[in-house]
Amino acid sequence: MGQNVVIVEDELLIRKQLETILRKLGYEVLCSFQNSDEFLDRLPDLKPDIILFDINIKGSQSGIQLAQIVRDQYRIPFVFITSYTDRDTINAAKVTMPNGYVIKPFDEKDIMMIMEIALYNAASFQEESILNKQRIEKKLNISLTEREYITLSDLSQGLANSQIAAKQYVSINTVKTHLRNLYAKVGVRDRVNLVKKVLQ
Amino acid sequence: MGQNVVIVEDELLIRKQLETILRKLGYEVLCSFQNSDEFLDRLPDLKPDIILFDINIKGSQSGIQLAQIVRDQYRIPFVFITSYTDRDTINAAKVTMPNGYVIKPFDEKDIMMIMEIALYNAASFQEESILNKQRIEKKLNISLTEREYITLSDLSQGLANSQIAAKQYVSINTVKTHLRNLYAKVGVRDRVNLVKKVLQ
DNA sequence: TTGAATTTCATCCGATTGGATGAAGTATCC
DNA sequence: GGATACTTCATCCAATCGGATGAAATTCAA
Repeated sequence: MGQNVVIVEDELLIRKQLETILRKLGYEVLCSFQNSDEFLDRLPDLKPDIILFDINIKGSQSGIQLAQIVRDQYRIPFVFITSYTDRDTINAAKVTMPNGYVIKPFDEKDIMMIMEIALYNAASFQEESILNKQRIEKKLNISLTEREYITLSDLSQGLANSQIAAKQYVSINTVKTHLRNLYAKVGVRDRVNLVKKVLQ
Repeated sequence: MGQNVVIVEDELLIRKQLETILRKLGYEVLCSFQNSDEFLDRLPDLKPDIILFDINIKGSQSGIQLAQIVRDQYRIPFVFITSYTDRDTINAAKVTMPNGYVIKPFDEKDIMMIMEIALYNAASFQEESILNKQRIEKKLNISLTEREYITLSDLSQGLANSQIAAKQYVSINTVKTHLRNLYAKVGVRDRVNLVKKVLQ
């Protein structure tokens, strides 16, 4: 039942402090990283339930950029680490990241509560808008390819074809093909009826 | 700057305790209710920034139902109040309510943090509350009409003209006119540059 | 290595988009 | 009453959208 955690934080002292607290709270710290590039390399292998990372992390990506990658490509909930006094950064994080949370000074109870909330949110978020592949396949009695599933997920979030294409780094034509195949598999004529069927 | 709060809690002792803590934290407690019906009657008049309510509130609606009404019809962020030991209720709340949070035993710091998080979330969900009319007028050194402000708010949430029109119950032409006037006032050519200027 | 499944992209077309222009109806204040 | 600002709507147009069709490139199991 212990959740797997990954930490991205360049200050050694804080990193060690976090590890200690998290282990004490029953979380399993899979790995700690000192910069964003290393983290992005290893992330596909590690499959953390939640990520804590410094919003001012060093590396080729800013903390916000990193958060967007984690959110959009990996869909792993995360928590920002930042100092209490760093109000500008906190505000930037708030605006940019609806699902990221800010930890203030380290207190076991705070950390646990914030992480619980992040995990709650992620769970209910996935419940609502991130579709479960197996469940859909079973419900509609079809089999989805990986790309079709992702395209369907993006579509059911209300994204336009061009937005889906940008998000997946493919051309708009590719998206249209996946949609066409989805229409055929599900037996609908257009995107609206597809989403209707998927969402019951 | 103090946020307006409404409390729905049937136990007098807890209610008073909450009021004291919240006032101490700088929140303004607009009103306290003992049951859900009374609360629903008065809610349209009061315009709280956030609502705290007991998940086991008495009345014709259950706490979860009440939360759904608050979320879907009034779009006001809220926080659940429940006892630490009430694990089943907490779990039910988690599943049902993506934006509701659970307060355990009362500790000033906990309450403040949870409420801040709830408000953050609400803010990033309903970006309207982030887009403050006066602030924009001052920043861009222009004066906005009511309709222009609402249109700008909707636009900055990424809505299409047709969606804005549907939301405001006007024709798409009306929306276009407001946008045209906004472009002229702000001195931009199109919607993208408008939003860029507004969001810095 | 052959073949099927998957992923990718181009082209065509009717419908819709955002934006430009013009203008009518409605308040509101001198 | 008239001037002013605000809100509403219609029409035109180039650009883009979603969808239909066809077809390469890639992956992968038989």
